[in-house]
Amino acid sequence: MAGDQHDDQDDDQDDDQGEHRRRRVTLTQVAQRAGVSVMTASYTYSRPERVSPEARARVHDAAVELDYAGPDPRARSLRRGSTLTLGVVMGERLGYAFEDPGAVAFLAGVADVCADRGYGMTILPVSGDLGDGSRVSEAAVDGFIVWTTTDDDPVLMAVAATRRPMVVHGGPTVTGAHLVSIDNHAASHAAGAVAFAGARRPAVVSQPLTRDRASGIERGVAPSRASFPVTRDRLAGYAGALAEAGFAWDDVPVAVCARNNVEEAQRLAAELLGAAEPPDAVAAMSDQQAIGVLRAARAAGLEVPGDLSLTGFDDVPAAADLGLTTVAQSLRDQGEACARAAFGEEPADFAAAWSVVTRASARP
Amino acid sequence: MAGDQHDDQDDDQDDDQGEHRRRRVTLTQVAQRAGVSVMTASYTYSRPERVSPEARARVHDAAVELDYAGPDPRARSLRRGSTLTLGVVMGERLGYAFEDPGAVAFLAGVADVCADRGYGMTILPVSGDLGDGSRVSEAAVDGFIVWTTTDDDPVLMAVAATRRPMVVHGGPTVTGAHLVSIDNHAASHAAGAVAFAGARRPAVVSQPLTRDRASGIERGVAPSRASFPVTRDRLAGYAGALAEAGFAWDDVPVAVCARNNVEEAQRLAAELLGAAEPPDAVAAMSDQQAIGVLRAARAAGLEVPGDLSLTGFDDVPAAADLGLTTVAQSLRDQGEACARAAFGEEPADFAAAWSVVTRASARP
DNA sequence: CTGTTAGCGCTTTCAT
DNA sequence: ATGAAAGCGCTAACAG
Repeated sequence: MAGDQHDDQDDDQDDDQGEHRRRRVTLTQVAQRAGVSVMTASYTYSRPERVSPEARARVHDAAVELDYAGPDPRARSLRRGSTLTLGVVMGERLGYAFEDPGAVAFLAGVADVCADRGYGMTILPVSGDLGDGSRVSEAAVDGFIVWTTTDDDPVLMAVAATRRPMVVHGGPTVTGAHLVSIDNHAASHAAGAVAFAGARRPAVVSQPLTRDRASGIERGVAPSRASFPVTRDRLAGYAGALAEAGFAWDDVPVAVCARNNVEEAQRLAAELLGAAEPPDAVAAMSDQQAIGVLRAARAAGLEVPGDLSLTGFDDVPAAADLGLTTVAQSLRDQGEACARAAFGEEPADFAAAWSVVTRASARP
Repeated sequence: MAGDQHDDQDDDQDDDQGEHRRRRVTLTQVAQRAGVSVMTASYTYSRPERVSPEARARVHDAAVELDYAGPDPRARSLRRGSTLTLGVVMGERLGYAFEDPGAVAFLAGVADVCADRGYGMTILPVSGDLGDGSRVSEAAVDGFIVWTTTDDDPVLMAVAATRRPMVVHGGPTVTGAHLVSIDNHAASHAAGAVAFAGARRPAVVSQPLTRDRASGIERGVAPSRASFPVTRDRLAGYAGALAEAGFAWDDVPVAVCARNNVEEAQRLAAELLGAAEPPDAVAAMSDQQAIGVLRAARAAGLEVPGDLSLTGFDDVPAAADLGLTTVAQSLRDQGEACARAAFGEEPADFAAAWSVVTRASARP
């Protein structure tokens, strides 16, 4: 059995001592060098127990001698039909996404479920330009999780077109995709009821309305103008609470922020509070924004809640430190649920998974 | 030209109206249906301009009719030899990683560079058990970035064995891999000099020493015991500063935390401060830990810096809010640098890219 | 336990 | 502008 080298039928492998021309070493070459079949070499990596110790050793030796880098994951995933990776589409400059503690908590939830199953998690860049679609469909992932976006986001179509499992967080609803979200309308209605109790001049600090992320202070912002379903629902919730408190929505100033961060909310809140008739109650769509309002209030020498009643949204860790009355929801649990759903489990219903946490920032 | 159905040579495609047996639609089928060659169909997706408008339209129509999901990214990446994805190995339960603002800033830097180049970023799960290695080598990524780990982490070997571009952040140094890190020894020496100025009973709050993440308070922790190079260097830096200030390192209590978070540092700091001879100066290895110490001090009714001089590390945003004297470094820039290095650029030298930011938490 | 065969789905030649 | 052939590197499915 030793020395069966009848003839060199495959002459295209003439790089015997060609150390200068480094090409990718393949399993075939390793097998050849080890004097075993390709399958034995393959099994040595994928199911070592199916290979005799001797053969295994020879394959390993050959691999070391040839400096073989191990089975190519691309070829493997093509053959096996799975990439062991889940994709998360963050429809925002990623730098911003990572500055949002809510988004980070969500990612942590996704990541943990992925890790438990030996899956990786690919964060997919979506810059807003054309080409996002193709970048998404070219992503080698087994399923997609889409972070809150607008009704008209073309990326949704691109993801849906891949026919792979798809889970949307927050919204919009996409046929064929799971949705994981609390009932934002109900939650913000409840928060608004707290924020605006006893108010004389209410105001709202809002997340962006549309994908262009226009910002500014305006009155009478019809909720339907928002193409982010989450924003739309929250605006509608606040509007409902205000109506119940006897206010005309069209008179209420809404500060629309381009990004969900402290700085911009602070800037717009300062503008709001510097106006002729400054608000005495503000409902903010996130804790980040509420923190910005808090800073603006402090800078303006206003007492919270004495001069200004304030609520946030999400209940991030900082909210407790700052005594922020807010809507508690677990973005982390929702991240986990999204990942599970992407893996084929039926997701739990998060509609009612929220509560108003009363602390010190809203007037009792 | 209509109706060229000579003969059914390929009988394995007998699912003409088989709506019940859904299989993956391939480009070949689309081409067949469109009445063009596979290549025309392929070009329609990859280089549309090379295909006549008519052919393009026919292919698109066929794709819609067949509900074709687009070219399979796995096959594509096998053929093209690139996955358009970078892998980031976080050697910690991912949930923890995302709770660390420093790690998050780092990821944001990586993510932004990836996004600029149309690359995705895959977070690779490393749970600490065996099988991490294979999970890493199975990852379909074009290069790896490894977040601070220990000298003996087997994942390093696994990554190096892939022969793909590899960049390590923090440490350890791996031959063939780039290293992006500040000079932790120098930085912590400088921070220690500030923290321990005029101290009578100094102490250190440390990140974990080894991969087992044992925690507890101990004296005379030899820096060489730490297999995390970053921890080792920082311990050595503090030890150096203490020696200069006339202290015997072996007398100095070191609170070693299992994780880099506020809670554990707070717990150990409370223990430290509750001892018979509580420290009056603490150097912490991260701002998260310093915040924990700050809380413990407050709970113990101690003034900072009056009763307790304190320094942190990293200069996260919260550090400024809390008036923490700390070592400033841009983890975000370092993340960007790691990504660039993974893409083949020669990385900038970050050795001196730090500075001590003097605020109110350390005695002047 | 080992080997042979036959592709996974696509795209790079190089013709036509 | 289009097409035919030849694999990318690997592994299921079966023989031996």
